[in-house]
Order: sequence, then C-alpha cells, then structure tokens
Amino acid sequence: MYMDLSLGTTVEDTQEVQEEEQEDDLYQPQDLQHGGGEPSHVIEREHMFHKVLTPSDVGKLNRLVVPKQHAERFFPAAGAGTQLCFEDRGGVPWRFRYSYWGSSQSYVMTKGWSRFVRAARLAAGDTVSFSRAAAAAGRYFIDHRHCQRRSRDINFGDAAAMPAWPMAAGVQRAAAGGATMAVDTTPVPAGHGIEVGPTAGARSFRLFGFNVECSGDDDDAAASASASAEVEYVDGDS
Amino acid sequence: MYMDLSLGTTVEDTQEVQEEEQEDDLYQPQDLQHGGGEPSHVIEREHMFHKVLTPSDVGKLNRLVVPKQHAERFFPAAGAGTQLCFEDRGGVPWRFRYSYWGSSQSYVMTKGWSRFVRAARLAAGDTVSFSRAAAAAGRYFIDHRHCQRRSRDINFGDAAAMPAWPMAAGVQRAAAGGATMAVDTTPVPAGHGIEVGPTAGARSFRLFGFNVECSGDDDDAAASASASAEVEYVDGDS
DNA sequence: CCTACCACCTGCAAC
DNA sequence: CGTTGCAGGTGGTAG
Repeated sequence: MYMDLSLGTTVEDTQEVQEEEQEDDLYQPQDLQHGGGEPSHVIEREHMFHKVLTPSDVGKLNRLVVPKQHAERFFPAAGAGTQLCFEDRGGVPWRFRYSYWGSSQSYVMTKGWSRFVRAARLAAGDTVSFSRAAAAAGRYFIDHRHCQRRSRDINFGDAAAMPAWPMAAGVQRAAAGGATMAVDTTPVPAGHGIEVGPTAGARSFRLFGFNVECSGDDDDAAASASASAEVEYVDGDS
Repeated sequence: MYMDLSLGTTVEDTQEVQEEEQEDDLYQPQDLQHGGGEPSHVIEREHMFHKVLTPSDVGKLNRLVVPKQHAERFFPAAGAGTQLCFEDRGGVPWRFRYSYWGSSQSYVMTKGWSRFVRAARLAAGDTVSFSRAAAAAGRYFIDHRHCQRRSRDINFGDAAAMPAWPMAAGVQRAAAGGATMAVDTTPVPAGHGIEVGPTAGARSFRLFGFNVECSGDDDDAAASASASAEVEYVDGDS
C-alpha cells in the first residue's frame, strides 16, 4: 500500500497544514544507492514544488520550463548552465542541465530532461515533483506521477496498482512552506528484476512494433516483474 | 509638417536591453528625427528592391525571405545576425534582425518583422519595397503597399485614397540598375491625429468582435483622420 | 541522415 | 491596462 506524501502544494507559503497521515511505510529498496550516503527511501525530504507537465515539457523541445517563482526560490545559484542532480524514487540519479534563457526570461531544465521523460514515460498532464533532503542542502529528488486518463497505453498490471497522485484537490492548502515529511515512493518488491540506471545506455528499444522500455525508476517496475521492462505501444502519435 | 509623437519604443527597447547585441541607441523615443538629420520624406532615395509578400512572409513564421540576389547585392555585410534599421514613410525606424539561414540557404529578416507586418497590416500579395538614402550609405527605408483585392477588410476611406505605388511596373527597370529617384512618402497632414510609433505597445485591440489597429505608419493614417484607427474584422482565419 | 541540445524569439493570457 | 510568465516555437551546431 502506498501512502501519501503531500506533494502538495503549490505556490503559497501558507503552511498551516500538513497531512501527517502518512504511516511509515518503509520503502524497500531492492536496490542500490547511487547517489548519497543514505538509502534514498529513508531520507527526510522537503517538498519544493511540482508541475503538471505541458505538451511542450514532454515534447520535442526537450526542455522543462521551471516556473520562475520556484526556480528563483529553490535553485538560486543557477543561471550559468549549472548541472543539477535529482534522485528518483529508485535512487537513480538524473542530471539535468539547468539554465536561464534570457530571451524568454525563464528557467529551464534542458540536457538530460528528455531522457527522463522517456524513461518515466511522461506525458502531458503528468506531474513531476521536486523535493530536497531536509538535512543535506543540495541533495535533490524527483518524483513523478502519471495522470489518470492516459490513452493508448498498454500497461501490464500497473493500471490497477497506480495510485492517485497524492496531491489532489484538498491538499492544495497544505504545504509548500517547507514542511518536512517522509516520502514513500510506492515500494517496489524486492527481486523484481533488473534495475537499470539512466546511464546504462539505451534502455528502450523497439520490438515487434512496440517500444520496450526498461525502467528501474517508476511504479510500473513493480508490475513488470517478469521482464523488468514495460511495453507500450507506439503508434506514431504522441 | 506633422508631429510624430512616436510614443513608442518603450517595449522594444526594454526587450532588447538584455540582449548583448544591443548597441548604443542614439535614437530618442520622443524625437522627431529617428534615423538621420533630415525629414524622411524629402530624402533622396535609391530604390533597391521590392517583394510581393508570400503567405509565409506575413504568417506565423515571423520572417521575411529576402531574395538572394537582392540580399547579396544590397546587404553584403550580413550573415552574422546583423540588425538593420529601416525608416518607414513616417520616419519611424524599424529594426529587423537580418541573417542567413544555412538550412534553407536564404536570407531572412526575422526579429521585428512580425511587428511591422502587424502594424502595416500586411497580407499575402502586398508589396514591400526597400530603398536607401542616395547620400548616406547605410540609411535604409522601407515602404509598403497593399494589393488591390483584400478580402474581409473594412477600411475607412483608404481604399479610395490609396495612392498608386510609386514604384510600379515601369520603375522596376530603374530600380535594379541603381537609379536614383526622389520618392514621395505621402506626407501625413498636420493634425490628422495621433501618430504612433511602432513600439508604442499594444496599438491594436478588440472592439465588438473587430480588431482595431491604430496605425501611424502607413497610408491609411492619412485617410483615417476621423479616428486614426483602422478596423478590420477578424473571423479567426488568417 | 537523424536526434539532442543550445540559445534565441513571440504571442498571448493572466496578473 | 501594461507588464510578464511561459507555452510553444525557431535556426544552428555537434555528434
């Protein structure tokens, strides 16, 4: 079972509520830690912000626009082609080039972003959330959630298992102010198969007209125990 | 003589402030003389070339393709994102980024062009002509003429008042050869109304389903003394 | 070839 | 209502 995590909110600093209804559902790693000294599943995290992805964020532009308010608040040291590293729920590090586009006066994640989009099979309407370690400045995490209605997906098993993104309607009042919370990341059963990192080379390929994506970083991994891969039909549309 | 308020330049100037290509801009917004020392309508000009605009030239591509032979003859110093300034018939300066697109092997005016298209309400089939001061190298002028048949336009008076294009058929011979000629720029009568510059901000607005465009830079200004605006119905098509 | 990436550009809606 | 954030583009370049 999963539990919530209050990804909460959004913009405002009104941190009056946090949902502490989370039980400590400790996420079992089956997996190795790539990034820091601690297993990523037990790190106390502070939610920074999240964003519902636009078509452009997941499209051919290969970039994520980071809302300026959040960018300037949480990544103040940017501006000159910084590289930021985010650990996903499996502890896999993802490095994104983070920069400022002066012409449009906006902050973006560019290099590396499209790989994450593909590996996590993100689509418009999905949500990514960014958090950071409460104890270690500069240690960042990224998580994502697929939106409920996705067309033309063939998923093995995860449709039933896919939880609702914990930040639905009522949660919006909560959080952004820096509440510390433990984040559970939809535990992946041990021994589910091979866990591959983002740097393991091409982890997606075509097979009989299907795109086969080896994923070690998202909730579907739990469901793809037989092959540690997820198969999604691609018909040329986005 | 008429007064050119040229309210403008605030928007464009601020947009370009952060660009490194910004050179010192001697041009004073509230001034009468934008480019040089003489009123633009009495400058001796040498016609360079003209072009009948294609749908792409006035569409969302926001660029004007400059025919290569004219580009290489008259703007030989281009290629590296030059900025060229053209004064229109009202003396208003228009700055276009001029560059070479290697992918299509063509010369184009990009940045700034779409603003001119909108302000002059150019459509496919209309003609723009480029000329330069006979005495001062590097001082350029732009003029335009609407074609006869324009659909779905409601113009107040300018259909009858539209003068013949000074460089019609027969002039084309002289043009290519570099003949010098004096071009009258249909001086705007004093007190005709407000003359606005290209950068005066939003000079078009919607009123009762019509797009109303205040124009101070084209022939309609002379004819629209009653309102110094032109109304054109927009039905969602382009 | 193609794809990603980089640094620009613009219209428009929302504030 | 003028400013601006940003969604959605572009050409150029590297590989």
